[in-house]
Amino acid sequence: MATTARERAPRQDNRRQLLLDAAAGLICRRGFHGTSMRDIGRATDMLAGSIYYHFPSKDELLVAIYTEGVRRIAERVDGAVARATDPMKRLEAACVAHLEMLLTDSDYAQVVVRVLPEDAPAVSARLTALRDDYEERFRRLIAALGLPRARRRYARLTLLGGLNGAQAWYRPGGDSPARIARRVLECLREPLGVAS
Amino acid sequence: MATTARERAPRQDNRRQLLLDAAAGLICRRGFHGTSMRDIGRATDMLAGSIYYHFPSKDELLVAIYTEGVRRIAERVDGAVARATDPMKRLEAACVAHLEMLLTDSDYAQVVVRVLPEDAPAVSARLTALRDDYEERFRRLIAALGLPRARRRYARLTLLGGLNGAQAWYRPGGDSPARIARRVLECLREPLGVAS
DNA sequence: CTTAATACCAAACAACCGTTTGTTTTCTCT
DNA sequence: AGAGAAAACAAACGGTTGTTTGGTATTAAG
Repeated sequence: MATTARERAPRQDNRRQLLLDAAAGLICRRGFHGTSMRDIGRATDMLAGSIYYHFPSKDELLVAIYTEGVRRIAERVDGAVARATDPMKRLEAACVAHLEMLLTDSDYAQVVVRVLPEDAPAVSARLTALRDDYEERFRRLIAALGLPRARRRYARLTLLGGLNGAQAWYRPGGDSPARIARRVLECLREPLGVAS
Repeated sequence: MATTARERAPRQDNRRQLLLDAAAGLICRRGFHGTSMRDIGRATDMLAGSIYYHFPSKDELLVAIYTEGVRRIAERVDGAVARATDPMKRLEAACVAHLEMLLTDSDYAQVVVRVLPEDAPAVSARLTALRDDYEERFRRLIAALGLPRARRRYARLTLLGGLNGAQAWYRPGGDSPARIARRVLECLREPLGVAS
């Protein structure tokens, strides 16, 4: 039946992507509540109301950014991990990829770490699920190290806490994200309290 | 000169402290932008406008909470540290005190960690200075461990990142704050990657 | 008892919020 | 070229925001 319900192709200059980019850029710097729909409109030469053609609400826009953020950082981390076989090398590759995305390469990834799910109560459960999905990778990478079960959980939480904490103090002039990642991981590998 | 400029004693039932407590409680749970002056008013049985008798602006109210938060957590940490002499025991005491305040004992301390200085641009420099003031304690505690200079900085940042990250996942039912603190610190003491 | 500062209330302010509505332009497909 | 969907505009909606203003009990000091 060629007669029924043919889909019409969307236009070429679709601005949905531009919208997402601009929103991610603003939200990762000023926070979710610190960014208004009119701010996003101004950054894309649109009116605030026009955004609602692409997204049903501000909360759903955030979900879209979160989803894309997790997709991008996960893709990069997976690619980096696949290039190594030694469990520790794989974890290191993951840390480097994670922090490069988080500090310089992706506003989307920054949103995922900076914006707390509680900031959008109506969709907080979905945001949390997306986060968990991503962190699962680190759970597996750490499990492969062969640590005793009891230590794995805290190793993961401390590592991710240490890495993500860099978002608060990182400034472009100093150590590179890759170097920071390796140094944080080093903190968990070289025992504290031993002089030299 | 008893004639000039005698100070008048403030009234007894001063509600400034009640105001600070309520605001800290709300802001630590819903964030700075997520808490309105009317929310704070409702929690203290005042009108929003009345708050301006005690604080000149919402931003200055945040500064007051931050200041009090740093004062309280610093006091507790200093007290705990003073009871030990071994450098590592002193650091452990600091971590435990820090996390107890952050997770259960002080809404003020929670505000200091949760609310980013950028959330209130007009006073962000002062908020950052207050944070730095506090973290200086950890710089000194770690310096006393006798680590090589190059490693001290990242040891501090990783430790604080790991501890503060607990705010995102801590739930009252599980491990106690003190236990979490010791386990995070343990991650930096027992080398990763060694099986058993 | 008067005076004056304290500590609030009541009401409004202008600006901004996320969102909706009706209309118009722009593009794709036939 | 014409039809119709896609994607935008223009304008407003009701509500909330931080803040200001003017008035008013309360209370301590002279």
